[in-house]
Amino acid sequence: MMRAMATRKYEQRLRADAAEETRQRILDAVGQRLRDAPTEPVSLDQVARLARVARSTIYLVFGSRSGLFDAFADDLWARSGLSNLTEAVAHPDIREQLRGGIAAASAMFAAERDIYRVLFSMAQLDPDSVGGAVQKRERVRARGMARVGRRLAEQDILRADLSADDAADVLWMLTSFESFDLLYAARQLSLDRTVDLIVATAERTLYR
Amino acid sequence: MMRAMATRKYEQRLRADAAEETRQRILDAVGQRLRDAPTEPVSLDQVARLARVARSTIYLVFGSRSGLFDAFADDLWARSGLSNLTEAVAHPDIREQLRGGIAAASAMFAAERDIYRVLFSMAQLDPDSVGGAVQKRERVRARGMARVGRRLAEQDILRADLSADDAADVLWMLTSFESFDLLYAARQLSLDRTVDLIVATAERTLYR
DNA sequence: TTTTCGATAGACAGTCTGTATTTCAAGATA
DNA sequence: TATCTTGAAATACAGACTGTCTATCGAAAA
Repeated sequence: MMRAMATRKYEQRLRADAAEETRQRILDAVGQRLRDAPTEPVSLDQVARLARVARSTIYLVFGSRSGLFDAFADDLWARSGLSNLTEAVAHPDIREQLRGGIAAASAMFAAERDIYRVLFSMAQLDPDSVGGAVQKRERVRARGMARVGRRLAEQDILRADLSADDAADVLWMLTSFESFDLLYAARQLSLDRTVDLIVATAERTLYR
Repeated sequence: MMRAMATRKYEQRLRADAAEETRQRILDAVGQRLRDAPTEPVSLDQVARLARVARSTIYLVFGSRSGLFDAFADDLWARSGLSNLTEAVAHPDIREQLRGGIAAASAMFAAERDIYRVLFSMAQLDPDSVGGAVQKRERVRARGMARVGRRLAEQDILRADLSADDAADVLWMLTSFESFDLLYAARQLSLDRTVDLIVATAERTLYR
């Protein structure tokens, strides 16, 4: 019974707002669930109950489980101080840029350590399970480290026996969440101490 | 109908051998499965089929899923060059010990990178899921790094502004599987290059 | 009043895990 | 040879979770 009906235009201000709020409530529920028991697998049923939403709504809004985690990771990054990081990286002095970048990233990780831990581990185990959000961020980081390496070489800060690529490799390792976590969580160092050690390691290894 | 029956003694040579072989076949199946598709979750059903064994047999032999992975991790470590590592660490010169240890561990990781990746990620996500084998190994590593840090301090190799504990922290970070993997897998460096970079980073950061 | 659409509710097939329980078959013993 | 022992198979079952789909509600927009 197809009928050619002139479809009305819909502005849907209030409804779109409500939808956005639902979406955010689900993302918050994921965070809450992850914070409560980082070590236990997250079931969409739990998330739905926490967000006071039907499980089917999650599929409706995010399409899939991985879509949900993808959106969650993006949201987390945006909220937890991505701006601090980009600000730090804007510093004119490349040495300060490196120091500040490591400090900003570490503070960001520290604020939600358990959650980042889960996200990165999930991404390692199965990249698709977080939908690519982690890889996307890591690609940005890779470009950033290449840039820093180049700058250090250009400005003759780098040791003579190191190329810009070498520097990028070392920085890639040292500025990872993993390096942060090995000191901050596994070794229980304070945030400041963690940052100091990573920065010191980078500078002594790379600077002439 | 309890009957006090004199229980016979059983030598069971052949049968015990067969059991040991079954056990090993299951462990091999885990490895094979992991190598085939490191990114997909491992179901005991798949493992059982690969080992040509009933799924219930896995529970019979290993008690639980985590018991299986625990045994697998132990077995893997024992096979994949743990001896090389302990040999390297026996060198009289502490500097050679560090170099050799990093080289041996890296070679070990490289030989079965995908499997170690899964094991470490699983352990991060939920320590119980691998039954403690990873933690056990990591505790050994922690003691090792503390020892190296102490030696370096005693022999006055360490920079003046670093304590033995500081050195242990840095070494903990640099000798981790994660550091290895960030260079070897993520950055696609060769094994030699990976070892060189890690060793160089350690020496430049720690040595006076 | 009538559309439209975000969200609910429920059902369903499929995959996994753990835990029994029963039975088989072959090695060990007398 | 007859009998005991035990590793392993076979099977069943409850419970958790995923992804998909369909029917329906209810409130905002026209």
